[in-house]
Amino acid sequence: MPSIRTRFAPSPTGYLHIGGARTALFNYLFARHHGGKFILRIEDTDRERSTPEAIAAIVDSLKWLGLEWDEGPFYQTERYPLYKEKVQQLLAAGKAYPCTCAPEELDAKRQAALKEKRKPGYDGTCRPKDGSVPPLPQGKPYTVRFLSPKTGATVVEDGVKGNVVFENLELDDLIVARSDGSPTYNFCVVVDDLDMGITDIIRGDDHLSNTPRQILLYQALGRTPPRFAHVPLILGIDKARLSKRHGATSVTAYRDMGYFPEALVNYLVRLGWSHGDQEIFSRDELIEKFTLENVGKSAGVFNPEKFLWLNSHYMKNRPLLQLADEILPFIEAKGYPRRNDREWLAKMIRTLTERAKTLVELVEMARFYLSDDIQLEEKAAKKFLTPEVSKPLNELSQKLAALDDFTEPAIEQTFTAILQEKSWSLGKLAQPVRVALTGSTTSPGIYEVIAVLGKERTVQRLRQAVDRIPRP
RNA sequence: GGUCCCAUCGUCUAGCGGUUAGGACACCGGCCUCUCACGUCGGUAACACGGGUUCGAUUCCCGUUGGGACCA
Repeated sequence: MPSIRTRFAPSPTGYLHIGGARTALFNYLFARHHGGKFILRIEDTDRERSTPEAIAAIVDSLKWLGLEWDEGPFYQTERYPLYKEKVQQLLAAGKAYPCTCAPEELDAKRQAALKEKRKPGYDGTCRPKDGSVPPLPQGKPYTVRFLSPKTGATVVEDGVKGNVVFENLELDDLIVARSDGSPTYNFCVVVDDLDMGITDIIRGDDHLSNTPRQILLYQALGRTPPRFAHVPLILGIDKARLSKRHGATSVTAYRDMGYFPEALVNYLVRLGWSHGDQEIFSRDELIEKFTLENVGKSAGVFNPEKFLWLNSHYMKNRPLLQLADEILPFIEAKGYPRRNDREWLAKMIRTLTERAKTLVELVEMARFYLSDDIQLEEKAAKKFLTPEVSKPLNELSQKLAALDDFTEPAIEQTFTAILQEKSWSLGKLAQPVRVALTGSTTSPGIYEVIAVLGKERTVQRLRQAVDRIPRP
């Protein structure tokens, strides 16, 4: 058995959609699972809509997700000679024929058919009879049509959907090359997949109805079709195909929102595939466990909450120094002063990873660490910065200022001493301190906040807070 | 409109003839607690409908309904 070859073949007309990302992922995992090759092919024959920016975005997204391809990227626009050759081959073999019907004629016929509620398919005006090979029209524009069989049925033996039967009568003679000689989508796909030795085509089930035509083309070219597997689409909350109006759909958008590639991969793979009750998968586990048999048949709704949960899981388990590096662009985006101290950033991040679910959120929560321009929330200040706490806060700031060993245990001891003296519960002092240091009533544990802020900044903020407490 | 696909908690799903229908997210409550989280314990919640097949259907078959895709 030849080794497995799969491919991902996006059209570069926009950013990589998460549906496309999942298709790429399935192809990647399938190839890796079988020790085969994963190939990237850019289907850029639509020159009007294909852009270099889109190609770059797709390539970047795949790399960011860690879906490294083994061959390519190949570009269809560089392969026109091959398509032309194959069109000639079909023509010569009488498997395709020239069609001189004018587009306006065809359109009129289509309209008429629709009006009479008949099928709008090609009526076969130029279709040769009895297996003859008609000559090419001279000096007249023509398209090349595939001579599709009118009897029998074509069955797609699909790895996900099972056997799907199409009556050949339903399939009309599709155009293989336009009048300017350019090949059409369904034809290029077949020629390329053949030429690249693709053994397994895994793609969205929006391509299922194209598949019988493609199988017929494989046969006309004298070749055995590859195996097919059509995976269900990803839907939005309203069960319609996921699109921009459902919110962010591009891989880059999620990257910029502070999601991790591992989380996106994990989320996407579980949308349509499962392995018992397991929710969290490492890359190696996915490669080991991924099979088409466990891909579901029904479309799934993209659920942002679950994705967020997965992201928070990866946040909690991520090496702190790695996070310290990854967070830099997000800090910059917020306009905070640049921090180059990785160790300090790591300490700061440690206090936030179990609270923030994305990198963006983490930076938002880190505001009081990253900037000294802290605004005290009005309500919080009013409630907690009262004359009653003025003296204890002062005492705390003095004791902390005198502390040599500025660590969490030492800071805790400092608190305890003051609390015992006044017979206060921790909350009574912690909340005012929290407001003084962070401006808000919610934050990481107060000792960690102090330890991360450091002596100087802590003492300064405590003093500022005491100063704004109204005199009784 | 034609062809094709699909159907288990709100959502992702397990289930591959006999289960108290399991897990996860979300939601609700308890515990933990310096706040917020995390964690932990518990709870609400599903086999679309109708026919068959079978001793027995969530599971197999056929319809209906609903959703989706493709073609125009």
